Amino acid sequence: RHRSYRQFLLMRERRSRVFLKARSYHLGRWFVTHFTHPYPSKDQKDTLAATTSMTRNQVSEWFGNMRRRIREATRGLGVCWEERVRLYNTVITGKSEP
Amino acid sequence: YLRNYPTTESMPPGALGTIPQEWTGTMTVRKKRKPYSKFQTLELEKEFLYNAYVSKQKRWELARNLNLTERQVKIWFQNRRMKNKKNSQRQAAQENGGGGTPSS
DNA sequence: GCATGATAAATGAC
DNA sequence: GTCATTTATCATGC
Repeated sequence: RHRSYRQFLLMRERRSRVFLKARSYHLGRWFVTHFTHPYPSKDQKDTLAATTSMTRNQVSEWFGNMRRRIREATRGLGVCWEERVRLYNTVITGKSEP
Repeated sequence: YLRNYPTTESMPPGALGTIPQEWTGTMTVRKKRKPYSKFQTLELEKEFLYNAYVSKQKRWELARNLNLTERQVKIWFQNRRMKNKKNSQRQAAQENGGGGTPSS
């Protein structure tokens, strides 16, 4: 019963778009304030997990996915994370840089 | 069990929250979906028929020939595999559940 | 005009 | 890399 209730809550969380958006934004803010090394330590992951109601593993997944997706999109372009983040959407949308 | 969680109030209005540039305060928009041309779709389908999984080399060639990005080719194959799977499942369900001719 | 299906694109998890 | 699911938009028929 605990498991199903937990599942229920997780599903409800997952269905809440507002929650997901705010959650990503919160993690993203951490990302951009640690451009020199956007790899949260174990403790930092726990802190982020606590403030977003995520598990540490989810936080790890999120950062892993984001770093990989940003890196792949801007492969051969940006030399640092700040530049890559800046270029990300222009690369995706195919628009030229402003 | 529900704990504190960040709210959208801390975000710029209308922000998606998941687009990297938004984190720096820059306003961005999600990429609009552009249907591919007949030629593009046909070429992709041709390659898909040959192999449902495209190699790096082929992906690069397709992207170049069809004026798409490698990312777009990758995503197209992903979506195409899902479509394929859904169709097969539907067909199988139809054969099993229907048990033969459904009408007349 | 608007329901509806098809399908790029995005996302979380593995 | 993938898959499963979701989101958003386009195209079509009514």
